Order: sequence, then C-alpha cells, then structure tokens
Amino acid sequence: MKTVPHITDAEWEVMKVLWNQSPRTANEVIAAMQDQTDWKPKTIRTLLNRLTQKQALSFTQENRVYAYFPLVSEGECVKSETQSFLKRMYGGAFKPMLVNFLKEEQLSEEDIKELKNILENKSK
Amino acid sequence: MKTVPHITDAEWEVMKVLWNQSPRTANEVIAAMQDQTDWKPKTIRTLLNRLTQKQALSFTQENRVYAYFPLVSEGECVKSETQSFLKRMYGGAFKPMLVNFLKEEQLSEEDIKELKNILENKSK
DNA sequence: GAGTTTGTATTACATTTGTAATCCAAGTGG
DNA sequence: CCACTTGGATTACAAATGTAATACAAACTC
Repeated sequence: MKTVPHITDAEWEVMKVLWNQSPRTANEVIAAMQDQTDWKPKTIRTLLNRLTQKQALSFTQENRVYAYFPLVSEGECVKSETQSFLKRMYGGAFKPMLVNFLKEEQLSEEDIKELKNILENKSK
Repeated sequence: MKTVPHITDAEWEVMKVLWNQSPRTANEVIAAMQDQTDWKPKTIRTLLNRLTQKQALSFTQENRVYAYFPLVSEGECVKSETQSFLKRMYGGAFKPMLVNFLKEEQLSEEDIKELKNILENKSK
C-alpha cells in the first residue's frame, strides 16, 4: 500500500483547504485560511513548501504563480494517521477502540440507528 | 474536566508499562521494555524523568531507588488523545469517524455482533 | 576509607515542528 | 529604464521530541 507522508497538525489545516478545493494558488489558500487561523501569510507559504517537499502537494506554474493541488487524498491520509494512532492507543486493534468509545460517547438515537445499519450491511 | 499532560509517542510506551503494573522501579521498567524496544537504559530514564516533570508519573523513594507510578489513568489519556486526534481528522465529530471506519475495516461476525450489542444497550 | 559500582540529575545534540522574516528575481507603473 | 511591488526561495530561531552521554553522590567491596 502506498505510504503517505506524515502530515503535521499545522500542515493538516492547509491540506484540508486544498482537499476542499484545488488547485489553488498560495494566495487563495492564504485567503481561505484567514478565518480559521491567524497565521501570517509567510507561515502558510512555509507550510505549502514543506508539504510540497514531502510530496503531499504539487503545483502547476502559471506565469510566476503556483497553483497547488494534493498528491494524496484525504481518505488515504486519514486512514494512515488513524492507523498509527490506533497503534499507539490500542496496540493497533480497531475493535477495542470501538468498544471503548461506543461505550463512552453520547450518540443520538439516530446515530445509533445509522451505525447499526452499517453493521447490518457488513454482516451480510 | 481534568487536563492530562500531553504524552509523546516514546513516552507512551513507558506509560503503558506502568499502567500495566505499578509501582515499578526504573530498572524494572527498563527490564520490562527490553523486548519491545531497543532503547538504551539512559533513554528510558530520560523518559521517566520527563513524565515525572509533566506530572504524568510520580514516585516513592525507597533508599536510593525510585518506584514510579502513574498519576493519570490510561483511560483519561486515551480519551484526551482521541479527542485531539478526532479534532484533527474529523473536526472533532466522533460519529463521522465511526461511519468511515466501520465501513472500511474488516470485522468478524463476532465483532459485529458485539458492537451491535453495545449499541443495543446504549439505545435503551 | 579509597576505589568501584549503581542510581539519579544534569547536560547534549540532531531532527521536527511552529512560526515567521529576509533575500532575490520578475513584472509593473511611471 | 528605474523604483516599487509581489511571489517564491532561503534562512531563522525557539520549543518539543528522540535518543542518549556525562557528572555526581550514595552504597558496597576490599
């Protein structure tokens, strides 16, 4: 399976913007992030650079301006991060975590119904 | 709610040993970790120190030897780490993650049954 | 009681991460 | 053509993290 680069917390925010829509220029990304964070533009450019270096992003060049786009999908990254998270927390086993959290978290009737449905379909 | 200190990957391994059984002296921890890791004893001592500083551990002193024990429970830590993980991955929502992973992961018939049971009990 | 061992405390040092600022080159306005 | 702007490239720097080594003090061995 393809290995995705490790994406840090700060970088993750940038990725989310580009997963949401791409390609986008650096300035567009910066603009899109003005609400969520108070990072300076230079900071965001640094993150774009690092993500490009670790091949999570690439870009096309139009005149002097780069338009960035993801090289890895959100699903891949979420999966990969979850895997290492689970490994740390629960020794890699998915079910114990589910058991633990199903017990602890509050879920609405609807949520429970939806989850049961999913399980239903899996078991077929 | 009580805030637990942030425990890093390496530190987490040490905590697991002490959650598993405590109190334990530094040497006992080191011995217990010989299989899982190839960290030098000094490294493990550093981790014990850092964990003590951040008040994840404390110790009692018997002659010149410290016996360490956790100040925070595994459950607390798992919960807290999971919260920040979910925040990063899914904007903090628990259910979307469940949905996503229930769909993706393989679970045995038994697992599914168990999970459905848990859901059953919650919905009552 | 002086040297050696052994536990703890202190210090070290590279890498990663967060958070930018500075430098430089291409384009733009007069 | 030359100063100014603007986008990207390079450099900066502190805190956190991984991974130890060195220093020091108590205890144990002759």
